Amino acid sequence: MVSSLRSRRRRQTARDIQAATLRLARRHGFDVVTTGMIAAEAQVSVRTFFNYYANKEAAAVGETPEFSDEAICAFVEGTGSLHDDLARLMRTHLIQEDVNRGAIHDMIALSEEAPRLMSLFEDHLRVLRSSVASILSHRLPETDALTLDLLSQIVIAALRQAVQLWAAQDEKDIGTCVDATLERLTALCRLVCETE
Amino acid sequence: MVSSLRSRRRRQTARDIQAATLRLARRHGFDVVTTGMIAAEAQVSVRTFFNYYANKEAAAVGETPEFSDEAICAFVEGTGSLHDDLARLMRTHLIQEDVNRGAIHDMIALSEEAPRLMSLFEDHLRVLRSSVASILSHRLPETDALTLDLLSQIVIAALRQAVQLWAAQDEKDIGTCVDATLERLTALCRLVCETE
DNA sequence: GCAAGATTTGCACACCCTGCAAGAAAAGGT
DNA sequence: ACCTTTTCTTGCAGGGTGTGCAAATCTTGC
Repeated sequence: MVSSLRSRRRRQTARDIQAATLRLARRHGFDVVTTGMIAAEAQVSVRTFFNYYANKEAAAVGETPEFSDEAICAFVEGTGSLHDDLARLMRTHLIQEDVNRGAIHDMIALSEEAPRLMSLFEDHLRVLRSSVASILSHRLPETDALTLDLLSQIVIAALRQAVQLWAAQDEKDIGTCVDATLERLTALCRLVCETE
Repeated sequence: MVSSLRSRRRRQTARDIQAATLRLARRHGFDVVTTGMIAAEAQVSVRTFFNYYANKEAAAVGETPEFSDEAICAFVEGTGSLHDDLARLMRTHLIQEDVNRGAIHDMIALSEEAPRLMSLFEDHLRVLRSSVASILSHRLPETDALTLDLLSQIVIAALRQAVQLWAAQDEKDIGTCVDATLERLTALCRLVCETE
């Protein structure tokens, strides 16, 4: 077996450190918190903290959840409309247990105070973007690379908006957020086409 | 007079430090370079370095060029198609002397080695995005905020692609890059509309 | 059990970044 | 030209950051 206990512990420690970071940041303010405080709160040594995250910003943002292999296959081999299959891809991604609504909510709230956090959140989205670009090139093999690059950015823009709405807890259901955002996106495309 | 000599010197020093940073990074690799090395190369003290930039990444990326007031007015009050007016906005922005093609080229090249640089470049684009969102809300007063948010992200995506193409020196003219990218964008919108 | 490999930890050390205060330089008024 | 105000530069002190290394501890596969 490929180290079940070990990998579970690793992920748990990563989550513990992230939770400790967000807890301290909520309590004292992000800038005041030091790696030493986080390590103490998470009950690990400072050195271990740095084995998990490169810095406290990364600890606040947490690990990057990637698309699952199943979700990718479902999209690439999907037969529905682009709109519907994208909606399904986003939904299945955001339902993953790795995507922690509370943590995202705290992180976005903190990023008002510490813009560096937003940068790291964007880094996560950039990782997802390269996934999306690769997936799209399989789904739309006829399309040239630069157009796919633009499309992948647009898809990630929609994902970002859906996540932000969802994390803000204005909408309880992630599916609703995804659908509403994609609806806005298609309306926008219609607008652009009409005004041309 | 509002300190002409002083502000010119300030901008010159900022540029000197950026140039020193990029020169050293090209020569030795970005990670190896320290703020002390940069300060020595730019012939200022380390403390002065930190008066200009928060860290070496920021020094490599340089200061954020914003849209000029004239360009903003021209767009808001523009009477042409959205496409054409956007193209003009991007062109006049990228023609500014603050936007240094060589520096952008070096910075993007270095960001292969140091992903943190790309984050800061994205930060610049995020600043521009909030400008774009505000400008668009004047141009399209009927549109709701979330749709404008999406649109501003799409506009910035196009700007990013145009800048990257231009900085890569595959295309000599920034206008050509902007036009080609916007053309791809409208084609994409048509594609989305048709497949719905 | 036991050997191989992974994880935690302390320690040392260089680097990062900031507050402070003194001194140099420029701006503006007289 | 002189003086005042404002801005910029610099050194220094000091705490926070992040990494290499090696020893100790724990898991895993056999």
